[in-house]
Amino acid sequence: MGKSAGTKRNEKHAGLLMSAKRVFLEHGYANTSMDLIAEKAGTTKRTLYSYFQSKDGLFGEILELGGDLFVADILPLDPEAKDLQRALEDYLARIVEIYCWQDAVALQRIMLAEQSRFPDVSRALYLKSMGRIVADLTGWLTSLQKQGRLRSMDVDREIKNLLNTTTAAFRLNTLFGIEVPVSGPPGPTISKDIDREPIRRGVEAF
Amino acid sequence: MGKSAGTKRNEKHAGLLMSAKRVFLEHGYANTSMDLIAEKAGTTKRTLYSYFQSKDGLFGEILELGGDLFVADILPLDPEAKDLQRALEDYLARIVEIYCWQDAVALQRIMLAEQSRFPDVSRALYLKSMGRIVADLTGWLTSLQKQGRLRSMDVDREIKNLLNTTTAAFRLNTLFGIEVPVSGPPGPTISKDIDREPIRRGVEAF
DNA sequence: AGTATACTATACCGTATAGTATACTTATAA
DNA sequence: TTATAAGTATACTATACGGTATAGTATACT
Repeated sequence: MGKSAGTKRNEKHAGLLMSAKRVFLEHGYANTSMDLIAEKAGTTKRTLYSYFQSKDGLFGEILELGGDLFVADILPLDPEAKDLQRALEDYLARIVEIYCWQDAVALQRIMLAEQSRFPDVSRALYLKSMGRIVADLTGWLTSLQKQGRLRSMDVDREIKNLLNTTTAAFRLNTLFGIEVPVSGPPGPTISKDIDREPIRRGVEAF
Repeated sequence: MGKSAGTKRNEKHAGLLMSAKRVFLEHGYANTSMDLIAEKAGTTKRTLYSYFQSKDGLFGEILELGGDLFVADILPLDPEAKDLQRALEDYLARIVEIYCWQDAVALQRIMLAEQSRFPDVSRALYLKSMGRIVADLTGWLTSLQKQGRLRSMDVDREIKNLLNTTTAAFRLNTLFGIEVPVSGPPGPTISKDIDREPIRRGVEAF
């Protein structure tokens, strides 16, 4: 018994998306032709156009899907953690690591490049990941405050400052191709390659 | 008596460069045609090709020239300044302001976008501006140390940390089109629009 | 078997664009 | 004045690409 037509189509759709994503991230928008995508996907342009309305449409789907790349692999913050500094440091190191993954860097670059073509998507994706992080931290910190384990503070302001002082520099450097600490594909473990010193520093000052 | 043929040609060369730069920064590499550049420069494509070998060559010249955009407008640090914190704060605010100028943002975006086409230029330009800033600060701080006005410290390390905690977040946000504090063209004065709080914070912690 | 659906292969259309060729015009300078 | 160099206008070549059309093939359900 085969799968229903719907799932089969969805699977192929997802497969084409993944394949196209690789090509786009590698070559950029303008230097990626529909012919090339079709070839790399082992299919033909005609079939491609039966799954996607246009090049812009295909690219848009990839961008939207890209948002999950950032938020899906964030590790949770434990409100019962004993070593609070360490927990926060781990969380931030993971964020940095995710932002430094090759695909994430390529996606951010291409987003910046095609910002004029897809003005909303770029901002939306940026705010999506940032919103998730801020929500995580807000929840964690307020929970700690309720437990009486954290001094009172302007949580929102402090979170913003913490992120700016710990993660922004890493992200900027990797975008420009300087000191990419993590070059491999997404993996489940926290890499030892990231220099945690600036993160620790920011956490301590926090 | 006219100018010598050499200078005249150099002037036209520079003029064409400036004109082409505006078009590239506005439309990006792929969406800028040589016809459009020629039209905007008030000349013809044939003349354009007598000054530049190819589109890539023209674009490369613009990128290399772009490095000066960053370093030319940096304001000096006064080793005799009375209020050291204020002097440092002013210096950093100026850096941030420069990086947030429209042209600078557009240039950084296009550099990131065409990183695959010009792999060296992006890194080189990034390091050029960064090197100038680090040199400025190193000179200033060591001068202060000689005057006995500054505690001893690992200057290099502290500079890196200072820049990371004060300027990186501004640059990242402006690249993504979030909270652009300065939108006007390059001007001689420090804009009041930049939120100096994070800079002041970093300077104070320094 | 038969029918519908999806896929392949390939050709094609219109348009855009990098770069060239050619003929004509203008400015410079001996 | 006139010769040389540079610039203009415009057409042209070659190519690439987005998107479509068509004709034939494989697969799956009835």
